Amino acid sequence: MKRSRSVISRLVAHAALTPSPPPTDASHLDALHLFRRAHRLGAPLAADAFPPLLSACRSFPSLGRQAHALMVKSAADLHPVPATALLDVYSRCGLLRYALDVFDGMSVRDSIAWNALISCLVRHGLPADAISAFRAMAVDGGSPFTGVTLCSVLKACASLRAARLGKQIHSRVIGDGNDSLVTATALIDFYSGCGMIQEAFDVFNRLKREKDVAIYNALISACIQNRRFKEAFSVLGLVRPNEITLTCALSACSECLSLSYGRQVHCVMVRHGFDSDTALCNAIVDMYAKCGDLTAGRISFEQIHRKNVVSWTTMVAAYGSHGRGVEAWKLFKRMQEEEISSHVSPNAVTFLSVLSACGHSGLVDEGRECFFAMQSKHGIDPGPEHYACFIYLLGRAGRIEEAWKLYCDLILNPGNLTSAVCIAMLNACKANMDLARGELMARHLLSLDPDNPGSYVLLSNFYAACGQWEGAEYLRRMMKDRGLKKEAGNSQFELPVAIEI
DNA sequence: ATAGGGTTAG
Repeated sequence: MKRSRSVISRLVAHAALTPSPPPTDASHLDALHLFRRAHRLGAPLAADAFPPLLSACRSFPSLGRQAHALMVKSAADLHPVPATALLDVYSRCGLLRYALDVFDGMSVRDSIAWNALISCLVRHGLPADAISAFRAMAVDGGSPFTGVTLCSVLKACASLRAARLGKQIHSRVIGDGNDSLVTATALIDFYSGCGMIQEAFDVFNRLKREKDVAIYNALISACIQNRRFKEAFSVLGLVRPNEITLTCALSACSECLSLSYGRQVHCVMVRHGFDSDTALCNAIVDMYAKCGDLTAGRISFEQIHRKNVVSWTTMVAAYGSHGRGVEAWKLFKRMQEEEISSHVSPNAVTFLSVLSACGHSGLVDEGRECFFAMQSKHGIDPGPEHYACFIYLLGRAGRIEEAWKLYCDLILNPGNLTSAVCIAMLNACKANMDLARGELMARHLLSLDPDNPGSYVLLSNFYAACGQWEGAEYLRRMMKDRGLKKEAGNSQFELPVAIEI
C-alpha cells in the first residue's frame, strides 16, 4: 500500500509532520521577486501586502527604505499593522533612529506596536529607555500588557539588575495568567542575571506544565552564570540536548578546565550530527584552548564549515593566551586574505584579541600596525579598551614615551579615562620605573575604583617594584582599614584521569 | 506585526 501512495499525499503528510520551517534568505528573495512583479503589473498596494514584504526585507535590509517609501505613497504607514512590521525591520537592521520615527508617527498604537518598541529598545542596549516606554504604555491606557511585554521588560530588568521591578513583573505574570513556558524562561534568565539562583530554581520547580528544552537550557545557563557547575551538570543529565544545551555545557567545561567532560560533550555533538552549528563549534574550539589542548582547538577550528567572526577571534585569542603571538598574527593575516571569499571581517573584539596576543609576545610592530589599521582600513574606532591594550603592549616593550603620548591624546575626551586605561598606563610606568607618572595614575585609579581591592594590590606592587617600600606598606594598611580583601587566585588544571559522567 | 535558552577579549 505504501508504494502506491501518490506524490501529493506524501507531500501533504510530510507538510503535516513538518511544523512550518523557518523562512530562508532564498524564500525571502522569491517573495521579493513576486512582489516586484505584481507591483510592476500595477497591482494595488493594500496595507496587508506590506507585512510579508517587510519580513522578506529582513534578509535584505537595504530594501527596508524602499518598502517604507511605497508605504508612504499608499498611506499604509498610517495603519498600525504594517507600521509595526516596518518598525521591526528597522529595529532588526540596527536602524534605531528610523524605528523610533516610525513609532512616533503612528496615530493608533496597539499592544503589539508598544511591544515592538520596547523590544527594539532592549535590542539596542537601552534598557532604561525600555522601562520608560513600559511605564508610558501603562499611562497611555488603551493597550494592555501581554506576555510579550513582560518578557521584554524582564530582559531590561536583568541588564539593569532591577530586582525590585523584576519581582513586581513576576507577580504580574502569575496574576494575569501569563505564566507560559516562554515567560517562565524569561523569569529564570532575569533571576539568574540578578544573581538570584534559588529564585530561578523556584520558578523552574513550580512550573506545572511540561517543560521544553529551552527552559532546561535557561536553567543550565543560570547555573553557569552563578558558578554552580555541579548543578549545571546534573540538570544537563535530565534533558535530551540540542545545540544550545551543548554550547552551555561546553562553557561549564571551560570554566572548570575539565578537558575530560569537554571531550565527552564533543562526542555527544558528533553523535547528534550537530557539527554544522557554528556557535557550538566555536565553543568546542574555546573549550579545548581553555582546557590546555591547543592542538585539538586548532583541528576543530579548521573543521568548522562556515567560520564566522567569532570562530576566527576565538582561535586568535586562544593563541594569544597560550603566548603564541606569532601564530595569532599569522592567523589574523590569513583571516584578512580570506575576507573577500568568506565575507567575514574582523570586528572590535578581533582587534582586541590581536592586540592582546601581540602584547603577551612582545610583537610591538605588529601591534602598532593592527592598532592603526583598525581605524584607517576597517573603519572601526578603537575604544578605551583598545588603547589600554596597546598602551600595555608599548609599556612592556619599554616604549613609555609613546605610551604616554597615546594616553594624553586619549584623555582629551574624559569619558575615555577608564580604570582599564589607568591600569595599563600604571603597568607601563611600573615596567619603566616611572614613579612620577605612576603616582598620577595611582591617584586616578583610586578615585575611579576605590572599592576594588585589586586596585590597592596593583598600586602596592607598583611601589614595591619601584623600591618605594613605605608607599607599598601604606597602601596595604589603607586596604585593611577600608576592610577590603583580595580574592585568592586559583588556577587548577584537571589531571588527565578518566572521570565517569 | 511583537516574546524565551548559546559562542569571542580584558
